[in-house]
Amino acid sequence: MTSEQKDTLAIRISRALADRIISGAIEPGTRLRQDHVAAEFGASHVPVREAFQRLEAQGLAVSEPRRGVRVAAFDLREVREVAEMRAALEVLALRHAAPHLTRAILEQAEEATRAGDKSLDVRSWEDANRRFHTLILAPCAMPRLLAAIDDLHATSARFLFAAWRSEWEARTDHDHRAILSALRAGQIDAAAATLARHVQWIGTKPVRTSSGGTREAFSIVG
Amino acid sequence: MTSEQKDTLAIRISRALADRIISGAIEPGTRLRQDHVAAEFGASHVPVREAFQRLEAQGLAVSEPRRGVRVAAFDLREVREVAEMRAALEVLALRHAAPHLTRAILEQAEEATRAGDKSLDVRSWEDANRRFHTLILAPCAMPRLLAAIDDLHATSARFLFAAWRSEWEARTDHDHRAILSALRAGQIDAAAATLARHVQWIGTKPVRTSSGGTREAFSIVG
DNA sequence: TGGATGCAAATTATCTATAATTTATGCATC
DNA sequence: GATGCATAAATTATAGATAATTTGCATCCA
Repeated sequence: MTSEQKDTLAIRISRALADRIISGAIEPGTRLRQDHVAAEFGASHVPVREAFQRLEAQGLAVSEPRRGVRVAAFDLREVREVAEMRAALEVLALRHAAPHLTRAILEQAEEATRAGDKSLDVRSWEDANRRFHTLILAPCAMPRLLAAIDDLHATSARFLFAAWRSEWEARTDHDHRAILSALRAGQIDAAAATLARHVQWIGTKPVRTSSGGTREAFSIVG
Repeated sequence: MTSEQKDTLAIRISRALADRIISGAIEPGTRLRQDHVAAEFGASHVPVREAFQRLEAQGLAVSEPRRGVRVAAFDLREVREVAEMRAALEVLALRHAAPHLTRAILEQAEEATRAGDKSLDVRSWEDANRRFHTLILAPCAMPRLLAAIDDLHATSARFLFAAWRSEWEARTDHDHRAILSALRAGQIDAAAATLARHVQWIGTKPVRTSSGGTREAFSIVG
């Protein structure tokens, strides 16, 4: 029982690599050499190549024909691009999900928000954050839309982990709560507007640390 | 000089298959058997598998592990989903492209519209239509956004070709012209609103043929 | 007789191993 | 110091082996 034997090797390898890329364990620009990866996973290079294709489709890797594949670099411009795409698509998803949101789902989303506020590290905050967004959007029942949002979320998460390497200060997520209360009150437009602003903030505002200095990092609360 | 020797075999195969799927030459649900495709292209099955991965990422094929890959089926619900995603993303692209639109670009877009109006078959209409959208959106210079729109456009085109198999009647594209004149007048909001409505129409309205009967097809003017 | 169950064969996908191009690198030479 | 050839490394493609799934057929039970 390695890990979900039903999945194909390529899928498992791509998941493992995606996790490393997102968490920042592999630096942007690093070459992914198929032989090395193949050796590490005890496989041959064919499933590795297929894993690379998947990563490229997710925007986590870029490949130049005959010159190999590298971990995708991402600058602030791309982060902003992804943030705007997320805002547009998440608003669309929310509008379709809203009619199907139950009191139980909103309660779970509130619980996810509380979990995020109590998080002591970036990783668990990101888990809770993702859970929140997934909970309120999934009921739209638009699989392609949700898959697209998921890929964009991965890139946002890369930026998040890169900016907050080790330090992390707990915070209270006012946006999430505002979205939830708007939804409870049936104010879809208000909820959508807050969600859009919330997500678009990513990568826009320089942020101050408790020590008072301005970090070269940016506000990330998506 | 076969066809761009610089591209990899997998890429060429995936392009050829994508074209067939979009044009409807291969029916939805058809199994894509790697050995057959490999034999046809005179290649082995490994590049074929990589081509399949690409098609899956574009949403043109679906694969079940260990059970092969089939041409993706698409129902009206997915067409509507794609239309709404396109509307959201194209509006975003247009807002960023607008400041960079030159008189020359708008003239080219007008030319593309004229070409569409004069088209005698679906295929050339779709070519012109795609050219129009690409022209006014590309200046946004957001590569990831443009790539996403392109994939969505492919699914729209599938639906277009499926609905209008052989028959095609010339039409005048009023929406395209309205968008252009709004852009010329600097009315970005109006242009964006028209674009959104224009794209969202896909798959919503039953349409009457000149013979008077109601087709079971739908309005497609995206 | 109709239908379900189980076994065997064939088909198909997946993976490994090997060969052939292509790109990068280092050294010698001009 | 620059150019060109030779060598090395890595990617791309092929062929063969393995494993899983489907299909056809026979058998057994109702």
